[in-house]
This record gives sequence, C-alpha cells and structure tokens, in this order.
Amino acid sequence: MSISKDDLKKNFKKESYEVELFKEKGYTRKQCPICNHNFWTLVPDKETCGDTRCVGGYQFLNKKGKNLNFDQTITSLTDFFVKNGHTAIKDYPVVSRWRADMDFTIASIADFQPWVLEGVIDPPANPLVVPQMCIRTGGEFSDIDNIGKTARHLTSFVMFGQHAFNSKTLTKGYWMDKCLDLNFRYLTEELGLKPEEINYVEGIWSGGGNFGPNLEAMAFGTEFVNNVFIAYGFENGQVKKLDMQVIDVGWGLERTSWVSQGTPTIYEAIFPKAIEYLKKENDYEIDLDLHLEYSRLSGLLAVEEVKDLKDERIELAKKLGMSYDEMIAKIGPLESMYAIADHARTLSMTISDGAIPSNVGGGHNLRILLRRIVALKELFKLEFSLNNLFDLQIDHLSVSYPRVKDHRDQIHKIIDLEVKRYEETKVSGRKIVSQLLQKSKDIEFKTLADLYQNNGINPLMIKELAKEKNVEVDVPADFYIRIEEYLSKQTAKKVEASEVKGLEVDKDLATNPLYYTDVYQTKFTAKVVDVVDNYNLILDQTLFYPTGGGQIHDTGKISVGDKEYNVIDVFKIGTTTIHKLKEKCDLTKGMKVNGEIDGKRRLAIMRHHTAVHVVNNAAKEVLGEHIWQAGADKTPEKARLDITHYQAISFEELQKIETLANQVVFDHRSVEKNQRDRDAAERDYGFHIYQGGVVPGKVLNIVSVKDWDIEACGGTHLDNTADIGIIKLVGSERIQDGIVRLDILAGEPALNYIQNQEKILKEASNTLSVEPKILPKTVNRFFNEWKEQKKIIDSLNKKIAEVQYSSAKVESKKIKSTDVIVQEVSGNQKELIVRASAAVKNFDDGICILISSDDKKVTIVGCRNPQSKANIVEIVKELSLLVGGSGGGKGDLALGGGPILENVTDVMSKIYNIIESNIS
RNA sequence: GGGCUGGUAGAUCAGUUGGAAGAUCGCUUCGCUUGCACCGAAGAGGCCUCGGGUUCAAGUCCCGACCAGUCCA
Repeated sequence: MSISKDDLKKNFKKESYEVELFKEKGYTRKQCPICNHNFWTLVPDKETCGDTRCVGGYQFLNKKGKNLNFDQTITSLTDFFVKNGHTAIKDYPVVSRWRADMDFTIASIADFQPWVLEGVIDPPANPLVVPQMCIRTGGEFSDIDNIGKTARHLTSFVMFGQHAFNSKTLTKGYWMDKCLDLNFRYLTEELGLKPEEINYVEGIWSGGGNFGPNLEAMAFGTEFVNNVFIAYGFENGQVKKLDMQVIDVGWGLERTSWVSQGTPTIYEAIFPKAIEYLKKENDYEIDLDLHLEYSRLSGLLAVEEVKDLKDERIELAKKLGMSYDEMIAKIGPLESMYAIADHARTLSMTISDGAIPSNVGGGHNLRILLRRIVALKELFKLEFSLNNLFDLQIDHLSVSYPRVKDHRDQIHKIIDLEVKRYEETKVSGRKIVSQLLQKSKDIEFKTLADLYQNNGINPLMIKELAKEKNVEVDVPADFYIRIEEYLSKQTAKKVEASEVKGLEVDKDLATNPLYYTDVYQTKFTAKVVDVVDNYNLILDQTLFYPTGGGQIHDTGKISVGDKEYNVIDVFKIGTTTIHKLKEKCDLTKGMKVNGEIDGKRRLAIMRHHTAVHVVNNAAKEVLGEHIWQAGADKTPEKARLDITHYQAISFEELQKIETLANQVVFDHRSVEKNQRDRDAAERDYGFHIYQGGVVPGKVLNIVSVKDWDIEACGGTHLDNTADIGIIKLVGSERIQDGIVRLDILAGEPALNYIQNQEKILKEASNTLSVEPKILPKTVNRFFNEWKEQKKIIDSLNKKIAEVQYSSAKVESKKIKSTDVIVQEVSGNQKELIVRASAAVKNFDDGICILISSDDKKVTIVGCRNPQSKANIVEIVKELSLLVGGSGGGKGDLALGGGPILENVTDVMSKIYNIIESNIS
C-alpha cells in the first residue's frame, strides 16, 4: 500500500502546523511561489520559503557566524538540550546489529526501532538527545559519485537526534509546541540567528507506513533541521493515531557547523586538517571567489532528482565562465580530495564499529568507498599517504568518538589489505584486457558487462588499458544504466517463507522461566495454563528452554500420575513457551504436572553455549578487536560460531584460539549470570554485550565469564568454565567474504572427535606398519615413490611396446595392400595406444587393432599409418557396437569398447571381414 | 541475502564436437659468453582442487563439496 504525499496532505491543515511559537511571535503563513510549499515567517513581505533553490543558492558562504567546529557543535547542542530537560545518551554503533533490515545506522531514530517505537521496551530516557553517527552510502539520494561535487554531501554524518516519546505509559515527552519553542531558542540563543532570518516550511513526513507533519527550519538558503512528528499510521486502510507518538528531530550536525563557519564547503568545516593535508601535499590552490561561487552554484544541483549530474554541471561550468573540461581541470582535483577525505572518514568510523570491507552486504559499500579513494587518487594523480590521511581522520573522529582511535591499528591493517586486494584485481584485469585485445579490437557491450560483473574491471579501466595498446574502445555513455536493466532481468528467486508455527496463542499467557535460577536442576512442577490442539502444552512455569538465541530447545517428559508425555519441541510465541508433545494429551487447565528435562542433553548444550562465549573472546584476543559474533548455533552435538574477520583463518591461528580457549577452561573461571537494566548494562559494558544482536527487553540477562567475556544472552550457561571439560575447534571456513565460521565441540563430543582422529591415524599407520608419529614422513615417501614408479611404468611400457611390436616379431596379415595386425592383449587404453602406434611404424601401409578386456568392459584401440587407406575409425566403431558400446577417434587413431565381455569371441570371428570391408 | 566467473607444471595461462595433457617464464645440466631479462641444446617438473554421476572413454558434460575472485540490493 503506497499513498502519495498529496493524499496524506489532506489530513493536514493550517491548524496542524500552527504551534504556540507562531501565535506568540506573530508568524505569517505564506506560500512559496517557486516550490509551492506553505511556510511561516516573521517577515510578512518575504517572498520565498528560503530553501536553497528558491533563493538562488547558499547565502552563508564566507560569512562567519558562531564559528563552531564539529566537536563544538556537538557540545553546544548537547548542553542546550540537557539544560532544557533532556538526557544525553551515548550514541549507538554505526553498524546496526540490532536491526536485521539494515547494515548501517542511517538515522538517530533507528536506535529506537523497532522495540521502543513498538512499545516493547522503554526508551533509555525521555526526552533524550543522541549524537548519532550515521552512514549513507547510496540509496534515494547522494549517489556516491556525487560526494565532493555538491559541497554538502557526506557518506557519514552525525544526526543529532532530539527525541521525545509519548504514549499511555510514557508521559514525560512533549509535542509540537515545545519542540518548536526549543528549536527556535537554540537557533536564536545559541547559534545567534536573528528571528527574522528563520522560516519554517510545512511538509509531510512518511516512512515505514507511518506519517505525520513536519516543519523544516530554513535560514541563509539552507535547511537547518527538520522537525518531524510521527503521529499517524494506517489500520484497515483508515488513518489512525499511533499509540506511540514520537518527536523525531535530526539535527544535521555537519550542516549546522558548516553554516556557523561559512567555509566554501562542508568538508573544510568538518575535517579541515585532512583537506589541508591533501591540498598541501599537492600544492593545490584555488581562487577564493571562484571557489565560493562554485559552491554556491553547487548547492543548486538537483541531486535528489537527477542521477547523473553531468548535464547540470556543464551548465554550472558555463555560469562560472568556463568550459566543462576547464572546470574539471581546475576543480576536479579538489572535488576528489573532498570525496577521498569523506570516504576515509566513513571507513574509519565503520571499521572501528566492526564492519569489514567485503563483497557482500554493507561491506561491499565500504569496499567501493576504498576503491574510489584509490581510483580518484590515480585519476587526478594526487600525492598523499593513505596512512597519514586515515590517521588525520581517526584523530578528527576520536575527539567526540574516542573508540575510533582504539581501533587505529585495525583500521590501517584492513585498509592495507583492501588496497592490496584491489591492486591484485587490477593486475589480473590488465592481463585479461590485453589478452582480449590481442584476439579482437572490438569489445562489445556484453564483454564489457561480463568483465565488470565477473572481474570487477570497470569500463573506464578498459578504455584506459586499451589506450595503452592504441586501441579505442567505445564505452556506451549509459553503461551503468544498461547494466542495471541487464541485472533487473535476472530477477531474484523467491525467498522461501520461513515456517510459521501457526498457533493461536493468547499473548498474555507469559510463562515463567525457571531455567535461569538453577541451570542444573532437571525436575519441576507446574500448572497447566492451556493446551492447544491437544499437542501444545502451555504451563505457568517451566524448566524447558525454548529454541532461541541460537540455542536449541530442551527435551524431556511431562507426567501426571502414571501418564507420561514426551516433549519433543519447545518454542516461544511472544512471552509464552509452547511444549510440543509427541503424544496426544488430555490435560486440562489447572492440572498440576511434573516435568523433567533430559539433563544430559541440557548439560551438553550448555557446554557448547558457554564454550562459544569463551571461544568468541579467544578469537578476539588472537585475531584483533574487530572480531564480532555474526551468528551462532548451539546443539548437544556441536556448536558453530560465525565471526567477522577479513581473511581466512590459518591452521596456526585456529590452534592458538583453541589453546587460549582451553586455558580459560583450565582456569576454572566462574560464569556469573545477572539481570541488569539495559541502560546500566550498556553504560558499564558497552555495546560489546550485544554479540548475538541486540535482544529486546528492558532488563537484560548478563552472562559474564570472569575477566574474560560479558554478553547479554538469554541462553543457559554453566556455572564454571571448568564444567566445559574440553574445547576442540574442528575447523573453520570462510562462509562469505568478511565472515569466518568456527566449528566447535565441547565436552563429550570433543573427546569423541579426538578419539576418532586417533583411530583414523592408527588405521592409516597400521596399513603402512609405522608409528603414527612418522606417518607424515612415510606417506610423503610413498607418494613420491608412487609418482616415480608411475613414470617408470610409463616409460617401460613405451619401451616394451617398441621392442615387442617392432620389426618382424609381430604377426601380420595382408588384406588388400594393407598389413593388418590383430591381437587380443591385456592392458588399459593408454597402454594399448602406445603399443598399437609402435606396431604400425613397421609398415608403410598398416593398421593395428588391439582388444583387451578386464572384468568390466572391453577396450578396443585401432591405429594406422597416415598413408593407410583403411577407415580405422569406422572399423573400431563397428567392433565396439558388437560389444555393446561405441567408439570414435580422429585421423590415425580410433578408440572404443563396450561392456559385453562375452561378445569378444564374436568380435574375433568377424574382425577380418569388418576390416576388409573398410579398406578402400 | 541474490547472482555471475574461475580452480590444469613452481608462476602466468592455452586446451576445439568428449578420443595420446600444452605454451611462456622460472628451474636443472651442457655449450657459448666474465655480468644487470644474451644466445644455443637437452632435461626435470601434472592425483588437470576434491567426491559422486553419465560414457567404451571425462581436464572437457551433469550433480555436490571446498577454495578464490567479482557484481547487485
């Protein structure tokens, strides 16, 4: 269901926007003649709404205001809102692990989706502010290609979120009147804008099925901040007021800082040191007036509407009084520096929050950013050191986001590796292209598309490489558009809908979990709350752990008197635990039942689960701070742990992790399980507690392995690492670029595995009659001997064939003018070929047919002299048909055979006739 | 998450309708030459990634696994 903004607009009238502030200060409501939006202003004769294109470009350039740099802007906003009753909370990571539907945090409100907005959990504070770093590497606007060209777009930016939540239970929030009052006061009191300079433009915001009015604050030809009021949704096609109404104000922090400084572009305002560095290394200078005029005009580019800005930029060049090529020559390097600095900043931020450039998911966007840095550097022949550049951006970010500098080494390491990979791709690309050009000078679209999609060689690279070879390759201007069309044809297969357990369950039947109090307990009593379809039992409390958090459910028995039911599956719907029974039951509400879980199975599961926590941190110790859990699976038989890592894990690394993990087992460390308030837990332990993704709920189960690992985890865990017994890492594989899977065994399965390995070793060494210790050496020797002997056999066969079949030793028969040798021999096809070809060398016009059979099939080989007039292929084919097979060949050699062994005598009796009829 | 491409000698890669595994560089030996990509001759070096299947016959065709690369959302 999609409803246009025009339709939504009908829900809002003047009164919907007229906040107290407007009445109090005497604002007038007008309509902008250019964009047709309604707006509110204190200056009754103001013509336009004040948006960039309605007033002809930015008007703050080269005008210093409050002059706040990036970090000062964060402090200024934070202080103001804290002073006015808001709580400042810590920002969330830019890698949005708590949301399956996105890779990166794209807005401050994303921090509270879905659970806070759905009312499942309370917000950490209300009202609150958060300096949320966000990542946008593409999408509806700001194509990566345009970064640096528009003076204002960034791939990472701080959305300073100002949020208030209003519902039945959340009563400390506020609504439009107070929001606009705060907004006005910040702009005037703190940023020093004059009231007359500010316009408020009416609008409709919609997203995720919800919508509401919004008021954008405009001044100096730019939007400052959008005040969004999420108030409505749809129910059965009808507009409905939401239970939870939210104020979603995202201050464009960089924009605010930029306007306060009046620098030519946003980039100089936010990371001046990086830009300075790049300019200095390249002795780049630009006339200030030209720079300012260029930036003003860049603000007018229709980035939101047009994908390819080239046409507009040609116009822009005209207005600057130069040709497009001149403009690129003059400003191109600078635009690239902006983009390069921006990309380095985004990479630093994302990598320090645990993202890794790769070929899938959000990682792919990061890879593209890095490759653009390298490509732009080469295109404009820029001089600078990547290391220095990244260090500058890490320093810049670390003032307000100190965690970034803690990952400095990891960032450098990952960037180095990525650059290396890119270089390799280019080297192989170069090779492929030059080979291609040798074959043909014409490269068609299909080839270009294939090279791009399969080898990562873009058309520009091809053009350049071809030029080196003095070949002109025609790259269609709409290449990328055509690629998109090409791709859209290969429509994705439908994803199988996950199996939904379609049970009708009353949501209020919350089951009390007993499995946290004493994880070793196996017996309990409970009351039947409900039975669904005779097989699905709901109790008031239970020891049965339901499948969740990557941990498989318990099994066991439920009994009443002498009746017993096997529990074969346990799962949760909402807060209700369902026990699926193997047998049909006649239990009724209110009955008392006895439950017993399979303790051995539970113990095995817990060993694996606690082992996963232990291994997770061991991996981090061995491989680095960038390690995050990317998934896990725990059963009684084994566990799997997926971790984020940029390359395959070596055997040595695996062993190191294993050793370290077992050290923790031997250390006899306690495993503590507590419940903590979410806010307190996040504050004390940081976001690293969310290894398995963020879990819903105001209260978290915190599992901590003493001095080792702390995670929010709803699973069942041992009380002490010693109870794991032993941890065996039995393998690792790169399940996708950037993610490595560790296969883990703990306790009994680990022992079984080790014993089995020993058995395999024993069997192998018994065969060779050696001790397992020297097995590698012996196997190596045997392998080498086998290779040598194979070679000797080959050469001996050749010699034997030459000796046996040379000169007069072979019996031949003359048919027409041809000497014919026919023999029934033993040997495989290859041996027969060698012999037959040796045999015919005795004649000028001769053929040789050899027939051999083993216990499965008959092999027939025929050979002739080049001069021979015998149709050797036809002969062999006919003979092969007699034994139920077929044959063929080319020129002087024919091969064939068949599976019917008994027919060999038949073949031998007819062979000379067949030969004769095939000699012309 | 959805695709696509590739895996053959130490390295880089050819390998036709399925029919005796190749080239170049490097390596070894000999010759020539006192040298930084010289020339000539000879030679060594292959579980054609692995496991199934089809076939008389598979590097080649089909299925699966593993490894690597790459594009899109």
